[in-house]
Amino acid sequence: MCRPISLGTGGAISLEHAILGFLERGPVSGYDLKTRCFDSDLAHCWTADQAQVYRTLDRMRARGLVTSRSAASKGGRGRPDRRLYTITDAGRAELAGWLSQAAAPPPLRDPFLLQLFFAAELPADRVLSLLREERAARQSRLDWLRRRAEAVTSPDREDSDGERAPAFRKMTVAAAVAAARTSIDWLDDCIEAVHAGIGEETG
Amino acid sequence: MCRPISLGTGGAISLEHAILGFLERGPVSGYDLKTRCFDSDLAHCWTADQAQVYRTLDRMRARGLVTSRSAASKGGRGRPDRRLYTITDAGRAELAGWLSQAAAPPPLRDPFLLQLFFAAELPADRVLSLLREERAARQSRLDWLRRRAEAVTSPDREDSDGERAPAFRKMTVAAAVAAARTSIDWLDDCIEAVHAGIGEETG
DNA sequence: CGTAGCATGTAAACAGTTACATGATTGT
DNA sequence: ACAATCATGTAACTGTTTACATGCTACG
Repeated sequence: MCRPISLGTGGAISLEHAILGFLERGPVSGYDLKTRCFDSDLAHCWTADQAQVYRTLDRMRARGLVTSRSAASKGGRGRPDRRLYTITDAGRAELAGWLSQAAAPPPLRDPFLLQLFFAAELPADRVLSLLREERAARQSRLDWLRRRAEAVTSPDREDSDGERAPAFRKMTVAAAVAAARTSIDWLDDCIEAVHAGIGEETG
Repeated sequence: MCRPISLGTGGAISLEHAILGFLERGPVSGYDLKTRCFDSDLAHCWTADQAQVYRTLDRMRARGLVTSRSAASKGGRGRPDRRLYTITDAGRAELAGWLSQAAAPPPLRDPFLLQLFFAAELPADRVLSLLREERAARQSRLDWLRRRAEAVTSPDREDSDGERAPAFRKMTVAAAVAAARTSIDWLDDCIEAVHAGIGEETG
């Protein structure tokens, strides 16, 4: 059996560490964290709500992991002030500690597998529809991931990170691409199997 | 009414539907749901806490999806009474509706990918350790999944479900096995790449 | 016999995380 | 009105801990 992963706070602490990881390269506002970092760079690894980002930043400030200061708006003058968040030494220490120790495996929770698990209640043609819809969804996700892979590979991404950071980021996209491809292949196998009569009543 | 789009942490409504799916074949107690259904049959698709099962059953009873009655313990002698939960017509309707419509894709949230995304902060040998530890964890999960696959394939699983239910359950295990294998292959690629010097300083 | 431990079965309290909606502010 | 930016409010789900009730079993 898979050992029960008992960790109280789940993987949710990851959100704080993701923020610390971005702040490590310089001060960022909450808005930019959400729109630039989470919605684009990190979208294939982790998603975060906007409200969640602000509340987490607040909590981190209270714990001394970051500091904040007001600054003029970026999109030109006149926009409301924003708060720029800066990582502290304590934040850097927290980030380093999290980075260097193995993370707990994520909980297994796949709604589509769950649905398929009980799919015997459905007629075979309905199961086929579900499988095809799921295949289309995963295909479009794969397309999106491939665009992200190109974006990561393009050379106009100077971040003063040297060669190392882009290499690791490419790896994470590669993982997502490989997983998506595998699941599409698996869906093709399922579609074929149901076609071959597995989903039919056996009398 | 039940919104068809993703809720909360990626379809937690799925838990109710999983319970309905098991209840569809006859009354079950909360304890058996947890120990027999979730901890073994469904462990590769979905996990559920024991307290969560009871809370959800209570909520479902309040909504009329299930009824409950007291019954003598299963060991026959002496064991305390348990509550047997039975699916209602409303529950069957809810299950059928959920089964027949496509599910929302789960949110992307992988703590290990997140860690690797920021791994440029670490020395290469530490990254290698992390990759190897993760590989070992996923390998043991793959071993566990293969044992589950054998258990599903063994012929002594008569459930009066005919041929269809076992076929679909095999598919779900196959998906988990394929995903685990893919991620292990990907980790091997990463380990090789870091070995080849990607993780070294380029200065 | 007593009692301590243990397994079964259920339940509630509490804290952490996420999602979605809404509001407030400021300047074009 | 609209967009950028920040903030709050609410609800849901998840997991952990603790508690309770019952009866079996083992040990002295």
